[in-house]
Amino acid sequence: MAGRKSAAAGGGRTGPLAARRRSAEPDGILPCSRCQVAARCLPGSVPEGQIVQVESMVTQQRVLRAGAVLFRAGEEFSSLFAVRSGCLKSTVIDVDGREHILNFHLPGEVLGFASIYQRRHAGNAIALTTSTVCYLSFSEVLRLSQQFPELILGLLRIASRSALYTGRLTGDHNAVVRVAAFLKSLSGRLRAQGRQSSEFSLVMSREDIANHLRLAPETVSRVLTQLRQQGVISARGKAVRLLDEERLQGLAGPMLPYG
Amino acid sequence: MAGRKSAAAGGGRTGPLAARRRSAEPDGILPCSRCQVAARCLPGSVPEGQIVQVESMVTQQRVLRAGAVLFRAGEEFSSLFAVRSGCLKSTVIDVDGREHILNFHLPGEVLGFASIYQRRHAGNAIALTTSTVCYLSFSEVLRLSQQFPELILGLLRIASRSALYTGRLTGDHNAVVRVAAFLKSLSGRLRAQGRQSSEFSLVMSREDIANHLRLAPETVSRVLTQLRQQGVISARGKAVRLLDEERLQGLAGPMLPYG
DNA sequence: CGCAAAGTTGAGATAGGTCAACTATTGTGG
DNA sequence: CCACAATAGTTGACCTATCTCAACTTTGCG
Repeated sequence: MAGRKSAAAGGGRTGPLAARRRSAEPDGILPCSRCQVAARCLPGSVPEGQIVQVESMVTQQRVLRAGAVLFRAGEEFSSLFAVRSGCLKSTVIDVDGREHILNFHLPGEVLGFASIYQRRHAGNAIALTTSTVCYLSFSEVLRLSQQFPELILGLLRIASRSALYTGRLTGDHNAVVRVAAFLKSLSGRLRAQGRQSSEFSLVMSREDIANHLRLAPETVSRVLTQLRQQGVISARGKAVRLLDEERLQGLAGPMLPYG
Repeated sequence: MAGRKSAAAGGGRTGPLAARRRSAEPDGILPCSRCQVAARCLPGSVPEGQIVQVESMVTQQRVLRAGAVLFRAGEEFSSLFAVRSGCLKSTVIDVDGREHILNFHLPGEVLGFASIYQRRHAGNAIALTTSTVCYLSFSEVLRLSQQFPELILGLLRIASRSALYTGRLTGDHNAVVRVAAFLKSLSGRLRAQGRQSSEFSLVMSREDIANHLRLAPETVSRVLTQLRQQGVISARGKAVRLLDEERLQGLAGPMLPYG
């Protein structure tokens, strides 16, 4: 269980970024209001008729290419981020300089909560594939929370869920259980977004998966091979298909929140 | 790393030591004036002059004896809890029925956040020693958040901190690092409350510590022994003294939030 | 096409778990 | 108040899941 270097975190290319626009903008300009952050990322947190107003928390939208850094440890925290497309990983940094991947973020999910406490980013967030994110101005989020009580609940629920997820995933489990639970979690989250959930692409590298699950990359490989041999999944490279979800469920233990 | 039963969560013994109660309050329920929750648990989150109003979120106050259950998994979630005195542990339940101790809660800390997501308790909370807790009506908390913007921030910060803590503590560390970090964390939190921080009592059992740190109780024992032999701490039973904080720091890695 | 990076597989090393015996606390009833 | 029972903690010996190191294969990219 002693550490391995696992630090490395994709280089910092800054992809071309979409226009930055202010909240109070004329009707014609849609880029940000089309984000539908409220509807997609905070379901049920905002009364129907007022979703549009809530979009004002979106200050900009940005496209990141694989490996691009959304934020770095130590930078000032001023926004949460909603993923519109693609996939990102968010990490916390361990003083040895090692980073631990707290979570992977799929479309419809919000990241950045771990940075609220210290008012600056506690880790890095990096795009794993070409991704689009909306910047949610945190001060605006707070201001809007005044108007829309349910927004507060929505935010707290997200924060609560991620705490719960982290607490459970890192639990007292062996490698097979962790990998199985991870696959289940991904599948469930894809389904929640209305996507194909039994066949998908593991955008993250084996090393990232290993880091997240606190395993050695070799162990992840071995477990995947084992699951494949048992006919539970089929996996060739990044492509994964869940063949026997029943059994995967059994291996993973109960469904976790988050997926 | 395979699991061990570790289920046991100190049953809800209601021992006969009820004798010494200050005023005749049935069920240990006390009047809730002067909890000073805002000042103690949410420092800086509420403007000076309005602290009193915020106290309205405290619906009751209750004394729990060691082993008493504050809430159980599955129960409806309607309050957060602020610890006034004593110490509690809060857990999440793993479908095998095993529970994982997410955290220990010292005076001045708030627990219950992990239950927000599912609107019912995801685990148990149990007093480790005689403790006093304030019930913070969650609906009232939400209502007050409308009035006091900074309260929202305070809540989100607490939620953020605990996510961060969990993410880091369960990290890629060996047994010595985990135990050292745990002791450091406790010490720091005691100091934050203005208490003796280099000499304190480990109210929780070795088994609880082990569960929290994802180690076997025997391993915790061995590590404590090792630290004692190296002169880093002195530990006899529950009494612990930090002899060489410098070195403990070195073993533990950097200071964690929460600690 | 060929190199670099990512992934797989094998063999051996080890941290920490398990089982078990023993000791120290704590609580209990006579 | 003491002896004893029950519980909690410590220590030792051994075992196993996972890590480490290393060779090899596949994939991706210029």
